[in-house]
Amino acid sequence: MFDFSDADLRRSYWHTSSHILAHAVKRLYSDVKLGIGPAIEQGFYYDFDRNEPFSSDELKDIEKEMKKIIKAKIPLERFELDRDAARRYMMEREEPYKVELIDDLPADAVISFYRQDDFTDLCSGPHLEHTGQVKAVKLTQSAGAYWRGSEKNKMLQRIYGISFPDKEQLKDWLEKQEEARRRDHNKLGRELGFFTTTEYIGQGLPIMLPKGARVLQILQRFVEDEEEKRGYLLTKTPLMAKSDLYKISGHWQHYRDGMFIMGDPDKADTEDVLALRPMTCPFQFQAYLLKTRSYRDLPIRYNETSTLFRNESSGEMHGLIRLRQFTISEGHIVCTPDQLEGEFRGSLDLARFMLETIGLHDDVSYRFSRWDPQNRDKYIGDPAQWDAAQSTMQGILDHMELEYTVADGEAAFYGPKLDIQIRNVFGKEDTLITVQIDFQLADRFGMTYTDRNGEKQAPFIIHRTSIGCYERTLALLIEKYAGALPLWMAPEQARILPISERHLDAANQLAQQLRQAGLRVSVDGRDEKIGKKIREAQMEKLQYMLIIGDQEIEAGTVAVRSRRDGDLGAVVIADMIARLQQEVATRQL
RNA sequence: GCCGCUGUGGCUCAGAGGUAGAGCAAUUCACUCGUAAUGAAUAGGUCGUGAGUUCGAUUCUCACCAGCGGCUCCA
Repeated sequence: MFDFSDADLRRSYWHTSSHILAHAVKRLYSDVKLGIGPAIEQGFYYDFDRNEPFSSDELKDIEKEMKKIIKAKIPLERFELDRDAARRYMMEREEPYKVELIDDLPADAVISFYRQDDFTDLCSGPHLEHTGQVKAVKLTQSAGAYWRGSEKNKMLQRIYGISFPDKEQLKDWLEKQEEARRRDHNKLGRELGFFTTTEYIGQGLPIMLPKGARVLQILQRFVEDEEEKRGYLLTKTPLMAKSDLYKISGHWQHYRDGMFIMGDPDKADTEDVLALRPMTCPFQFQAYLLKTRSYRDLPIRYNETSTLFRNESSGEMHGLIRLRQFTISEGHIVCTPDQLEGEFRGSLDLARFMLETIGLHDDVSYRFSRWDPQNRDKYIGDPAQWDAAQSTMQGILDHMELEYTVADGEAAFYGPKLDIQIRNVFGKEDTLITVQIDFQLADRFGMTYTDRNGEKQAPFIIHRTSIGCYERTLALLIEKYAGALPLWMAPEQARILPISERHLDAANQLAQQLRQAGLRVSVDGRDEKIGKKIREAQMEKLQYMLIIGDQEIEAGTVAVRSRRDGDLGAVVIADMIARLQQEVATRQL
């Protein structure tokens, strides 16, 4: 039996599964060319060069063929060839992509192959002993994918699959996928009325409905208040600017494809061309530049609830995760070199506090995003500056006992980042929060401060967000809580349910009382049975239902029902108000 | 932007080359109800948009728009 909790074993299990997939495809469609077929976090895939995409019927046929290969318990044999022999071997088999891979292997690489019956693949392994060890297998989808991940290359046909040592585990996995679909913010968020989209407005441009807009307001107030406590100065800067601004910042050269430009960008040198802002940094820098600054003024911490516009390409938008217009808790700290580490820690501490308060901190991971020296065009500045900034950041991180991964090529165009990553309900990772060190834009904008010797110095700048992009954060919250947001964030905190129409007046009075106490409540005054009102409130993920009928009016109480714990019995109104207020004030999760 | 799938009343979904149905929701009426769906009646759709094929298209073809899953890119 297999210990599937062992990541290495899982990897070879899925890797062998991908060989079985390729074997089956080769048997059924001998003219396809092999790409690559690795194990991934959840399962495996294999890329094939074929003119036609694989239809879902074809996937079923392939799955059947895989089962035959599994049943035959074919052993996997490893063998090695030297470079020339390996190359000839794949040339003879007419596998141009494999030849390309062999050519790109480092000079000292051991070139190994795995053979199962008439199918052989270039592969470093390791693998299972024989194909019969793969038990339950399912092909989940087919999709296009560029060869070697570059859009300049041909698009191959990728088949994704999953496999397990027994059918039960496969069934469990499929059920978990089903549960994930139910929590998917893009479905649940629409169903619950947090947001919608319409084709008249366009892709990536959601309408925040009253419930969603309320949550964003709650979060925004929370963030702005907390930042004020931490010494931030709130700005409100324009949503657009002339190209002149972006030319200084480098956006015009390095970010133009991501910007909405009004007018003809080619005329930007001779006339005013405005563009919507993709970032707030250059705008807040203008505020800094208003007057000469002393080291005594620093650090200056600007924050802004900032609407941004990025022209994402059409296939990129997704729910509230990837948008063309979004709102970010964006801020920039201008500081002296010796303040840098403290300010960096402060930014991270704020982000961590936000994540803990909304209950997402246990779900995030940290990523140190560096530049890609092979791709200089993407960045401003020279290698020496990048090395300096990255080692500065490295040094700070090393002092912090922070667990993080390193990702080369993920830096911003102006500097390295510490990204706080989170996975959505389907396991797909996105950046929720980012803290960046920028050593270039201050210079470009001529931002300086006067040091104690009266000399002009270049400050450091930290670009940071505290709670991230509000829409994206809301998406993650909806998924985390399956739509039932903790009371302090809930758009509707309690719903009052009168037993019958003659209790409506008392219900409205109670609602007034609760609103006076600062609680967000509504009354379900419809002429429906109590069971139905409860059912609907329950499905709308209301945390509290307050039921009021003859007994309660008589006694000055409400019958409380909690979404999670069911009927809690009668509670004196004043006590209930205090209890709700307490739960909100402590931001209980 | 690229590859694929999808698009029928507010929602979930049937259906078929001869201009459409079900359940829930809505509205009205009756019931005045005690912890997850009261009953009856009524109304509601140029079948995403545009063009083409056809005697005729919502059904076939193409383009576009939007949603979804990937790839590339990214908060």
